[in-house]
Amino acid sequence: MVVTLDDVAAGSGVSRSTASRALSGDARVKAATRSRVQAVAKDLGYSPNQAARNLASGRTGTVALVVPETNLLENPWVALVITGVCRAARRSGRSVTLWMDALSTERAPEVVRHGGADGLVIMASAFSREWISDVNTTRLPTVLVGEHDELPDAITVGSDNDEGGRLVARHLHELGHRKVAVLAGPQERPDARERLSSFLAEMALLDSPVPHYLVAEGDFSVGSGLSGLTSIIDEQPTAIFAANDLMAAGVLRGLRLAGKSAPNDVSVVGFDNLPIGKDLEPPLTTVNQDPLAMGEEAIRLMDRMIDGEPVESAVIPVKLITRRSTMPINVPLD
Amino acid sequence: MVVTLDDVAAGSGVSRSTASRALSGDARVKAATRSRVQAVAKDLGYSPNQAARNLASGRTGTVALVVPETNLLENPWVALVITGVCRAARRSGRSVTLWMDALSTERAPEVVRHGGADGLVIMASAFSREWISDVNTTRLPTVLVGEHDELPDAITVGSDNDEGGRLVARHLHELGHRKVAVLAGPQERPDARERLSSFLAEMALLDSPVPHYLVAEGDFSVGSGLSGLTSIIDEQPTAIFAANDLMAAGVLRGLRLAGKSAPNDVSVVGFDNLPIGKDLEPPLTTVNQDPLAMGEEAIRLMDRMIDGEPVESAVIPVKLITRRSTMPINVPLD
DNA sequence: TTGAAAGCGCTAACAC
DNA sequence: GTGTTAGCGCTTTCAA
Repeated sequence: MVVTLDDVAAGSGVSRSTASRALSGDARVKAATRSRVQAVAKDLGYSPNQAARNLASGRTGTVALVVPETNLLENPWVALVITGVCRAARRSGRSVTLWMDALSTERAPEVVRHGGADGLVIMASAFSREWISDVNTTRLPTVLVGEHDELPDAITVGSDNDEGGRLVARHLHELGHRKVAVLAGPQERPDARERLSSFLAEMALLDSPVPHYLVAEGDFSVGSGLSGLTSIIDEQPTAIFAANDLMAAGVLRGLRLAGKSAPNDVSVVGFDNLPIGKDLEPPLTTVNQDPLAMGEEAIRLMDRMIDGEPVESAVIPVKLITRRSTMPINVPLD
Repeated sequence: MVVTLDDVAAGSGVSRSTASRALSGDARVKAATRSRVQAVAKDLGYSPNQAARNLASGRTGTVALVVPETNLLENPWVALVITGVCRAARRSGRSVTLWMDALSTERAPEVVRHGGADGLVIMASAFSREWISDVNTTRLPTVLVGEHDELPDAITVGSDNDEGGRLVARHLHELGHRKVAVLAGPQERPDARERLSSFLAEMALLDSPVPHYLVAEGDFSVGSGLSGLTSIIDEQPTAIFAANDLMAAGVLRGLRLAGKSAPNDVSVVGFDNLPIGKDLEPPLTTVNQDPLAMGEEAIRLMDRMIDGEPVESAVIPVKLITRRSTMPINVPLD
C-alpha cells in the first residue's frame, strides 16, 4: 500500500528488475548500484510485500509446524522442540506457522497443501490416521519429529530411544537391581515400543530378564503413572523404569500415597529429562533427550528438502542423567 | 502450480469471478451455482493459492504471535496463552505465525510490518524498548497480552492482578496469619507491581500492614524464589506470598533445604496456577489465571480491530485455588 | 550488468 | 446473479 519496489527503482534511477535484484542480493548487480538501491530503499522505509513476493516466486518462506494441542499443554518437551524449530527457521530466514490443530482433519491439510507453506514439520504424535493420506497427497517436503507407524518411509528426526532404554538397564543393573519393573509407554507408539524392547533386551543381555508380571503399560500421562504403579507395586520390585518423566512423576506420587518413597524403597527412572524432573522429590534420574536440537535438525533437513537435496532421517543422541531417585540396592539411605 | 480457479470456472461453466464468489461464500451467487462450483472444485482437487489471494485482497488471514523465547521455555503459562490464541484464530479462519524472537530487533518488525500478518498479538514481557517504536510505526492492529509500561495506551488482555493480590491477602488473614512476608515479582513489570501493591493495600485494610523488612523482590524464576527466601526467612513470617508459582516452587524448595516445611512451619501462596502447582509438595495454594481465555480474548479483540470496530482492553477474572500449602495458624498438622 | 515485458492466481470494482 | 476488466507488487525469463 505504501512504498513499493517501483518507488525504490525510480528513486535510485534503475529499473524495477535491477532494484529487485539489488535488494535480494543477486550477484549480477554492480556493487555501487546495489548499495545505492539499498540506501534508497532504507531511506524510503521500503519493505517488500510478502504476498507479492510469494506469488511471483512460488515460495512462501514459511514452514508449517503441526503440533497436537494436548501435547503443548501437558508436555514441556514439545515447547522445546518448537523453540528449536523457531530458532533454526529464523536463522534460515523462514517464518513458522503454528498449526495447533492436527486433530480435526478438515482445514489444516487444505490450507497447508497450497500456498500455506513450503514445508511441513510435524510432531509425529499429532498424526491421526486421516492426516496421513493428506500428507501423502500433499507434495510438500515433510519432516516428522519422532517416528510414526503409518509413515515408515518419512524423513524423521528422532531420539536414540534404543540407546536410551539400554542406558537405563545398565544403570539399574550396575546399582545392583535385579527385580526391575517397567511402566512402558503406549505401545502403539514406535518410540514407546523401542524404549521398552531395548530396555528388556539389555536386561536380558545382563542376565536379568524382566518377567511379564513386572511390565505394565501407561499412556505417558502422570495419571497413568499413578495407576500403572498399582499394578506392579505388589510384586515388590526394587526399581521401576517409567518410559517417560510424566509417568515417573505419577509413580513418585503413587509411592508417596502408598507410604513408600524413592529411592529408599524403590529406585525410579524416567525418560525425557523434562525441566520438572529436577524439582520432583526426589530429583529424577532420567534419560536426556535434546528436543531443542531436534527442532533445529528438523529445519536443517527441511531446508535441504526444499532445495531439492537428498536427505536422511536423523537420530539425536541421548544421555543418562543421574539424580537422587535411584540408588544402589542394599544400601539404605538415612 | 496445479488446479487454478480458472480451471474450476471452466469446469463449471461460469466466470472466474463467480467461481471465486461461490467458493468464498458470497451471498450473491445462486445456491445452485454455488454448489455446482463447489462440487467441481472438490472434484478437481482445487485449493486456493494463498499468496495470490493475499496479494489481491490485501489481507493475509494471519496474525503474528510474538513470544519471548525464554518464557516458552521456562513458563508453561505462555504455552496456554498460545493454545488459546491458536484455538480462537482457527475458529475465525486465521493462521498464526509464531515469532519466537522479539529480542533481536532486526527482522521481526520488518517482516511483520508489511505483508506478514494482519495483526500482532504480543506477550507483553517480550517487549524490549527497541520494539516499541517499531510497533508504533507499524500501523498494524496490536493486542498485548499483559500490560506494558512503555505502551500505556495499547489494547491489552490482562488478568485481574489487583483482585488476585487482594484474594491472597484475605485468605491468609482469614487463616489467622498476621506476620506475612511477600516475595514480589520484578517491579519493572506492571503485573508484578499490581500484585504487590494490591496485596499490601488489602493487608493494610485488614489491619495487618506488612513491614518493609518482610518484602523481597525476585524475578519470577524458581531460582529467585529460593534466594529471595533467604532474605526474609530469618524474620520468621508465618506465611509467604510469592508473586508467581515458579518463585513459590523455589520457596518450597528453599524451606526444605532449611529443614522447614510448608504448611506446618510456613504457609505458602503462589500466583498463576501453573499445572505443576498440583504436583508440588505440598500442592500449592495459588491464584488461578486463565491464560487460555486470555489467548482467545486476544484474538477476539484482534478480529474486531481488523474489521475496524472499536475495542477496549479486557481484564480476565481470577480466583483463589486453595490447596495444602496454606493452613490456619496455631493448628499444627501431623 | 541492466531493462522490458510477461505473468504468478486471485479479488473486487464496475457493468450488465 | 453473473461476467468483464483491471490490477495487487513482485520475480524472472529474455534481450540488449
